[in-house]
Amino acid sequence: MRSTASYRDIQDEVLRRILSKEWAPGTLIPAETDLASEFQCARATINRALRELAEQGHLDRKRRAGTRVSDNPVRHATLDIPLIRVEIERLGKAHSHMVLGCRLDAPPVPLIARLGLSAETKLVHVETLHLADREPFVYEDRWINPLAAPGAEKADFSEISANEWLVRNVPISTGDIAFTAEAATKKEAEVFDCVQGTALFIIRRATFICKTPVTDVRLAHRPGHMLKTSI
Amino acid sequence: MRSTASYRDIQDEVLRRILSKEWAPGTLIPAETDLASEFQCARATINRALRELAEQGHLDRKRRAGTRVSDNPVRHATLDIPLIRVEIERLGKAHSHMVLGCRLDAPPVPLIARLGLSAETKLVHVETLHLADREPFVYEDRWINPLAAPGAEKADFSEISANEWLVRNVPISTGDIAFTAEAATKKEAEVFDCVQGTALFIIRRATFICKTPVTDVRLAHRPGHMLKTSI
DNA sequence: TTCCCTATTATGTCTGCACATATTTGTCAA
DNA sequence: TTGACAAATATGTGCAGACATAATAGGGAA
Repeated sequence: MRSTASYRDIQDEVLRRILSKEWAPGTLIPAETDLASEFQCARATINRALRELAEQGHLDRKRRAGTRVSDNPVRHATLDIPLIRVEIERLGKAHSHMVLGCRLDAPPVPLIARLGLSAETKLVHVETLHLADREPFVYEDRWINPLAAPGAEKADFSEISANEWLVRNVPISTGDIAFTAEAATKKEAEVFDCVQGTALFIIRRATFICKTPVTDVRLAHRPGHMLKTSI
Repeated sequence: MRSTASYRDIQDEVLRRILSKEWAPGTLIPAETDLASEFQCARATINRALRELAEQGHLDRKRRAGTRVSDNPVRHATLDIPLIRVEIERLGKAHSHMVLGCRLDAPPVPLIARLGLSAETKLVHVETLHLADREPFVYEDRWINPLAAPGAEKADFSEISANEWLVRNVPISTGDIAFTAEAATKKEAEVFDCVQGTALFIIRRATFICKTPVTDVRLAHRPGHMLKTSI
């Protein structure tokens, strides 16, 4: 039995007041010291509770100006971006993969622009099909910069997929991710055994070490695939 | 000039050791008390640094067992889910919307199942087209449970969009989000002035208060739309 | 050997205090 | 009226110490 409130209790109570509009959007809420005396706890406890609620987007905090209830409660969804192998295994299926192509090549112009490469740089172009229980799951079209990922030219991506090789061998600092829908190309239609033009869920990711481009990948998922999360 | 290290400095240094493989994946790292004496700071400071790195997925922490470097560095991407109006305004465009349909109706069977409704419950069915600078942007197909969102039957969604009305009037506790690609239906093809079957980026969201379903929405984005974030 | 209990230990949380820092607000001078 | 400067103030961060809690490791009993 606790006599004092924990930071979680305080979060719950503050959230209740926000949701019940007792503290309306835009309202200035009491200062940490006041809440500390209300809840009979240390200011540090209040601070942790409010700090986390601010990270979650429920509150806006500014020094000296105080803490306000968010006007536009921006919802944050956090997505796990696991290895493709792990993603498939989580579905309870067996993962395998096959390399459909792997060679050093000049990247297409849009990619040069997106990664900020010089025109002559050649990249390793790997195309991999990931299978879940022998069914095509994701078609991975990847370009790797051998200058940022030494060993990529000689790596055997049929043993370990390019996806996994990179995670294990290259520390990644930043990256951009984009989600979209695109029509299946001729190649993708063959791979997934669907008609050309079928709507496919696409994830495109570019990753960098500092500002040096490491890899750019386009993941075309099998028709009907859904990426799920909860808030 | 600081004589002692701040929790951010410690995070940077720990992250450096992880990325440089000085502390390899799976390795047990020194205990908080040891790190505190190494960095000449209080244990609370180390605790905060490591706790946040664990939240970001770089470390796995367990009481008594200690702190390990994550084996599978699961990347977490956080997506902002703003109001559609705010999303459009962020693009520097003017938002407007038009209600294409709004009436009390029996939901389709898959929806009944997904929300866990009884068979007779009728929901408010609102279809809204959101425009960015007068161009169709998102087609919103929404079902609202009037029992959980009182006032939804009488609300005028042409003044304030259903999306915004719900955020302002109903506190939401939990929800599921799914991203996928689907072929444009006949109606969507008309709205977006594209051929039927065009690949559209779809967001589907179901939200609940405790376990009571509040609303289910399907957002069909204009052809070519990308949802972007960074890690 | 196997099972159960207990001691140990690393992390989790809280307290009370102190000082740092960003902003606002008020005051005074030009 | 306007601008610059100083005081006030709410949050941000840090410290040392304490107790709570979960999980492991070790030892003893069946």
